[in-house]
Amino acid sequence: MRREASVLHLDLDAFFAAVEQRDKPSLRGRPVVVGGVGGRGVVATASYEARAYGARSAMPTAEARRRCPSGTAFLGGRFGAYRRTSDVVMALLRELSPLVEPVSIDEAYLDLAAGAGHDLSVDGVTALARGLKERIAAATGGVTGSVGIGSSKLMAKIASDLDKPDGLVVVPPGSELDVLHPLPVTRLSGVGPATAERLHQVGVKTVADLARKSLPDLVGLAGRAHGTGLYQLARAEDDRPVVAERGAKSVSQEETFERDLTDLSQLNRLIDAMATRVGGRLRASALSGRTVTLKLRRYDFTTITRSQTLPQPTDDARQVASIARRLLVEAGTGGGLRLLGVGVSGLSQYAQGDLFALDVEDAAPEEAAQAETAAVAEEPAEQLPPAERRWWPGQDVVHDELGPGWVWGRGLGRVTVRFEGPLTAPGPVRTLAADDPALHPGDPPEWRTATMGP
DNA sequence: TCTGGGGTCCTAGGACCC
DNA sequence: TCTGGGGTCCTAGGACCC
Repeated sequence: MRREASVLHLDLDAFFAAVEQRDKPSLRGRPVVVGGVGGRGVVATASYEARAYGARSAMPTAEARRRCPSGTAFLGGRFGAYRRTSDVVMALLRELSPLVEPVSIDEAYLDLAAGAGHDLSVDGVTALARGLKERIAAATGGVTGSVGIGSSKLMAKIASDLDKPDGLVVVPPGSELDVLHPLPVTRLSGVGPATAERLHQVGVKTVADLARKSLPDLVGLAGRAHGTGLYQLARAEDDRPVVAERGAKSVSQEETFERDLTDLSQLNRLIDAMATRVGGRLRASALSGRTVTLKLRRYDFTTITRSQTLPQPTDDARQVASIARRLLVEAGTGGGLRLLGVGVSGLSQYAQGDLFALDVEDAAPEEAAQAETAAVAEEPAEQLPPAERRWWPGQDVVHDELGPGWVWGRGLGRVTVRFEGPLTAPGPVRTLAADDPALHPGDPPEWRTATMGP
């Protein structure tokens, strides 16, 4: 814990949904749910309008469909668009301090003490945060963020959560416990359902309750590391530094199928496709790893992993695939698999001799891999003819005559497209043949106006 | 039409080594 | 001729986060 409130936490509000509403004017002010749109999908982000109906992150999309009114937009994610917007925000943070720790695509810590010449008084950081929020909204086309500032990561994160959306909370140094103790323990990062249940069993509901527990009690309850962490957090003791670069520890790819799979040859092809993508990502980051892990989730949702560690690190898709295939045979497919995953961990910088292999073998297999996994993951063919499979809700498209737009829905051999963009008024809807040769997948639209410069 | 995908960290037991 | 004891690596699983 520092003497000044110099740790800032930024959390972009309902980020995926906010980007969708920016790029799709007809969705502004309306409920939007982004996530898996298939039968086994879950919600990644619900807009605040959708939350009013009870849609929540991690909820099965089917449940969100039951809760939300017709007219709610259910969209698959456009991660390229989110990444571009996130990059703009992270760049704004780096203007304030070189010490920026991205936690995820929509969240970051910032160490203001590492920046040049900031006034770290409460008034000073409040003004700084106001300016930051304005610049974020302007640069992203209206995406808002909630900012918390405090004397530690713990307090900054707690603070950003106190006034969402579009909030700004500074916890003055010295008042940490006043803020922390009344909160439910579940607000502490690291207290999930299992820990919360165990804490409730011993009468701990608030952080103040937690602070009354002894260290041995908490270690007995939550294990050595976690128990010690809880003991300290309850006292606002937190010296975790803001760390700019954290190297990846593992690279993995997994997929839940629309229907459980049992066919070994089909599963082997999926393993090959996933290994190709994992290998490609390793090589793109100049990484290789020694441990290959196969992950399975069975029809009854039981999840197991099987792994093997090699004497030398690898980034070779064929080697990863052959190990994963063998692990699959050993584990068995009994009863059917709903998920398969392939991962590589134990990473080290620098792969052996692959700079040459990269160009020659990669581009094509990567696309083949995507096509392979997509085809299997899709809805049953009888529900979705091949021409419709090209399109998914939310997708950016462009029509030779009608211009850019996005996919609202598909079915019965047709695709419904709304022709609008971030800088237009809400646009018209057209229903087209799913195999219309004038309709093509498009790029994420540009939200910045030309006058704003590069 | 129950339960995504990409990660991180921790624990615990057995093998192995000195 | 029941008994060491750390330390490290590997494997598997679980909790948690966004």
